[in-house]
Amino acid sequence: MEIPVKVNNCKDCIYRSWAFKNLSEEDLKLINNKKTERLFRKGEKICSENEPISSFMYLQNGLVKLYKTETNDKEHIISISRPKDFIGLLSIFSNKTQVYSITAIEDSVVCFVDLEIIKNLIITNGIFAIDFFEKISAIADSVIKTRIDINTRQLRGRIAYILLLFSKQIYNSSKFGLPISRKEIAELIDMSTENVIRVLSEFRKDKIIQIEGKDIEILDLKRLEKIYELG
Amino acid sequence: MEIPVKVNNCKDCIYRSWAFKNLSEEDLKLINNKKTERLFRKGEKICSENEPISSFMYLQNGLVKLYKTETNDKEHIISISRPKDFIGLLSIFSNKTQVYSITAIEDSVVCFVDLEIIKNLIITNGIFAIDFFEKISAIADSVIKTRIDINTRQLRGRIAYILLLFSKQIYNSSKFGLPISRKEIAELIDMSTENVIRVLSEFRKDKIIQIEGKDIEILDLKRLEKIYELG
DNA sequence: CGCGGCTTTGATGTTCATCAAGTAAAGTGG
DNA sequence: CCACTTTACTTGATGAACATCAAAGCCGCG
Repeated sequence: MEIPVKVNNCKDCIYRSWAFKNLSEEDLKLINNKKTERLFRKGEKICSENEPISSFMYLQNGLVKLYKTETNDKEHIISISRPKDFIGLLSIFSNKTQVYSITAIEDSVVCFVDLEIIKNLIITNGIFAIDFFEKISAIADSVIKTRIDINTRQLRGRIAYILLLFSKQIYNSSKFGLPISRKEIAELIDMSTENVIRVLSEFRKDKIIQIEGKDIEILDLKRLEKIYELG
Repeated sequence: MEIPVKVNNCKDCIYRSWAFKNLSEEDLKLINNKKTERLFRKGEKICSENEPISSFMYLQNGLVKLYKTETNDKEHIISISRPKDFIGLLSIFSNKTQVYSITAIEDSVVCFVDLEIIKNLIITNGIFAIDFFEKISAIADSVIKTRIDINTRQLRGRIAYILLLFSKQIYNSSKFGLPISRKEIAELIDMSTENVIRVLSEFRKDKIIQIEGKDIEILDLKRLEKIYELG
């Protein structure tokens, strides 16, 4: 498996498109000195609930899940973050400790930037502050929207949602390998594992999708979209 | 009914505790010149989905609901905002238009501050930027937390949640008048109106609460909290 | 090879929305 | 102010949607 490239200078970082686009060379150097990049293998835990927050975490590459552990050692997945997402939602401003746990669901490279540097940049560089908030607001907004989207639908609509999510927003292809297990899908869209499987099988029988283990191909996009829309 | 007092100078605003605490006299004057306060009667609409965002809205007094209108003219309530809340979530940064509609569920005073002024303050006053983001992050974080709280519980737990919310977080009393209808409760916690009523009646029969129309008294807090915890 | 976790299907029961029908309360126009 | 209409509230009955339980096949891994 290909190991994502380690970038050594923020200035040349191909993932910089983000909120960091308007930073001066000087500011970038500041960040560069206080950042660490790290590769996390699929399944590796990136951070845990309740541990102190000291870094801003930026996902360069890969795919991670944000989740909470319930009392009865069940997990509840809040969202899946994609490259160029700031992973960790808004907790960095409103909390001293992590609210969610984060685990890589594909090999991922996370860039950790010292939180104080970011806060200082917000204070000293107003344009950055605005760029930055636009971006993290959009992420939080989309999490809220998604949660509502999921919870106002019934099972078939939820499965359609998740298939469309992976196909359109993450892999840009009608054919892709599911990065998460059926159980994790269940934890993400609030249903039982058995019913995830049942609905997937149903879609297969109806020739809407083709399944082979984790490999999925969407055969009838129109119908899938209709199921999603109707809920 | 008492009409909330109109404040004419931000400097003396008793609701200023918020993110505005660290503003200089000068900055406050800036805001003061570009703000409007308005009283909304119970039931009055404050803003609608899709209308352009031009103001930052701060709730001085009262209680408002944030909701989305579904295609089938059903409403889905996202959250209830209390005094000192910034009402409108994060859309001001990530959207050009309102994502949610907002309606007063009690007589409410909303302070509208020109959005450009706020953005300018963020750019020019770093400390304010941090204060401001801490606050709005906390609000968005809590909306996310609440949505999960609600959706991982079943009906009895959801009703317990909403009763505890009103009692502890809004009215600070075991006795209070529900500001919203049974139907609205249903729209807020994703269940049918009939079942809201059924569960409330059940709680009444079990002597956990006392109901008289919209007036509710919590008789057995311990038991209610247990129902909430168990889901 | 055998163990545990993931996947799958069927059977069963619970939770919940929906339908129906009636009462109470709150607006509304004459 | 009263008849009228509409909206909110309430209860019971029914069925649909869904979780849970049970059992068996599959796969990777030590």
